[in-house]
Amino acid sequence: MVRPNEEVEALLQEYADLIAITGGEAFKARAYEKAARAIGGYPADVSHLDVAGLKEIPGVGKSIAEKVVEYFHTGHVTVVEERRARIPAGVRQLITIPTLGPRKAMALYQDLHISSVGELADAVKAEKLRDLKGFGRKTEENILHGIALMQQAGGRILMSTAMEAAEDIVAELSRITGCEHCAYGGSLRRMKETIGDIDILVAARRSAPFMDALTELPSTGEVIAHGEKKTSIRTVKGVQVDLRVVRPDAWGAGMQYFTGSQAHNIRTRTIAVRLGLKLSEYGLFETESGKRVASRSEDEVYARLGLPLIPPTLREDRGEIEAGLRGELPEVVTERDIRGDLHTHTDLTDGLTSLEEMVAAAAERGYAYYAVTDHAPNLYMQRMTDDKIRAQREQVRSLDGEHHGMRLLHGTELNIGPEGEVDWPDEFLRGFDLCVAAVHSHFNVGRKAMTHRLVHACENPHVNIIGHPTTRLLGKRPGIDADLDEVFAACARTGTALEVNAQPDRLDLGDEDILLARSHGAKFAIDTDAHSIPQLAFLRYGVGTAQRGWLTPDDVINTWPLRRLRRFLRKDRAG
DNA sequence: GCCGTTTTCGGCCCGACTGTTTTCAGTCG
Repeated sequence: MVRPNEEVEALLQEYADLIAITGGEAFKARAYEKAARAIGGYPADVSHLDVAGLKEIPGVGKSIAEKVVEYFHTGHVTVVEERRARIPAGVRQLITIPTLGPRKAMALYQDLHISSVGELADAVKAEKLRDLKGFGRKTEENILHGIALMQQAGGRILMSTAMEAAEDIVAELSRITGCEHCAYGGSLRRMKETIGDIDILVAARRSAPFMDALTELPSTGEVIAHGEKKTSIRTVKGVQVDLRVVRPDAWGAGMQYFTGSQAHNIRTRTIAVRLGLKLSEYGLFETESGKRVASRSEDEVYARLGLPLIPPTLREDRGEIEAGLRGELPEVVTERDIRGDLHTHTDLTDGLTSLEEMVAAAAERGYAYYAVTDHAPNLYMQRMTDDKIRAQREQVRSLDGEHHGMRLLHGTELNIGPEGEVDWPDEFLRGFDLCVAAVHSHFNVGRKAMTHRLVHACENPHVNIIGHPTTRLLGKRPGIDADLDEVFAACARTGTALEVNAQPDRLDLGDEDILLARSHGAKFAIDTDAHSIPQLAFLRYGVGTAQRGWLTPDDVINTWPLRRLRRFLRKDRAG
């Protein structure tokens, strides 16, 4: 993530909301929304760009480019200030309430002078909305319900949480007679780090049995909508699940549509329009005759649009359409490409499982190699000593090759101290096959010191992988403040890989940081940081995140044969 | 406001559901 880009994204999104609330200029609002997304996801820092540079970003034209420049020059944008003066901030807050959009928010403000969520709740209770056109008893209920939801949950859940729920529901629905296909789509299929709601698609001739089944699952807490084509529920845990049922011959078009992203679909539909076609969840049709030309599989739909099958994890309108049209779509890394895990723990430090058991479980996964990297002494609570790690090394050597010929690497997870120093001196580090190094404390040393700290760690000839590089915890702790361009460049220069940590609450680096790091020529390691056997399976979340960062097997050191990996791990050290 | 192999104007993805209407607007994804 690039902070200035996020600021601009928020600003443009706010302006789009304000335009939508004041009404009339729907396409203008949409243009600002699109530009906000484009800048938020742009890998380079936009605060360094001039108008010409900004206009290179798709969706950003002269007018928006000038506003961005004005923002970085003066700290504000005049037209945004003007809109803010007309619409109190609380009115914009209203549209975050589910079922309440810009039109209703404006009606509430104009007719009843409501400008905060609290005032709205009071007005509903005082029955003041009754006389408003377009508002009825049910609308009142929905508003109060929406406010309650907003206050308790506040939004998105981890990918892993959604995955477990989705796989359960898919298994249930797949058992129903007449089910030809059933799968999850949406942001979960795209493997976004957090998920707003779960989208499930079924292919069947009759929809009712599936719609009914969803509303009757034990995990279903509340039914939001129950129709012939679509049913929405909220689970007892508060996760919204949308189910759509399509005819079996529309399965591909349905999956294409419900996988998204919205931005990606806008692009595919626009391409369809240019070809004289119309794309919907029911298929690809000739506009003139209405004749269906593709729908059965995603392959077929994309092919008819002149595109290869685009992996779901790339469907974000971040260049995948253009790459596809040019035939230059990357062969993204898959779980099958991973030959070994390079960051794992045992019960010698804070893992839950013994070395023997972890190694046996890793071998079961079919790995060619596997690294054990317990914590080093400076993470004091783990009580590591020189003797303990030497004893572990002996144990690792004795198990090497004992399971299906899987090779073992003995490593450690070092702590990167406030100055970038690590736990052991060079001569001791020389005894390890590889070293992961990570920040575990002193998160607030300041941007400059944090940057220097990470660069210094990269320059250590024994540090091979920077573990969970931003140390973020999703929903709990933001990433560290450092000049990531400088850090990633240092990784590329020194032959230090960046980790894609697969722990579901980390996913660190995240997709956007991966894109940035890749542009610097850095290499990556997709690791689970497993502290138990089940956590070895977190790998898929790391692989999904790596795919979202457009990584190919060549970018990822733990897809390489052991010989090539060992050469990389030597960095530029003599011998 | 953005964009361009229908190119400087006139388009802009498209459909489902709900609630309030009595044929449709608003919201959502």
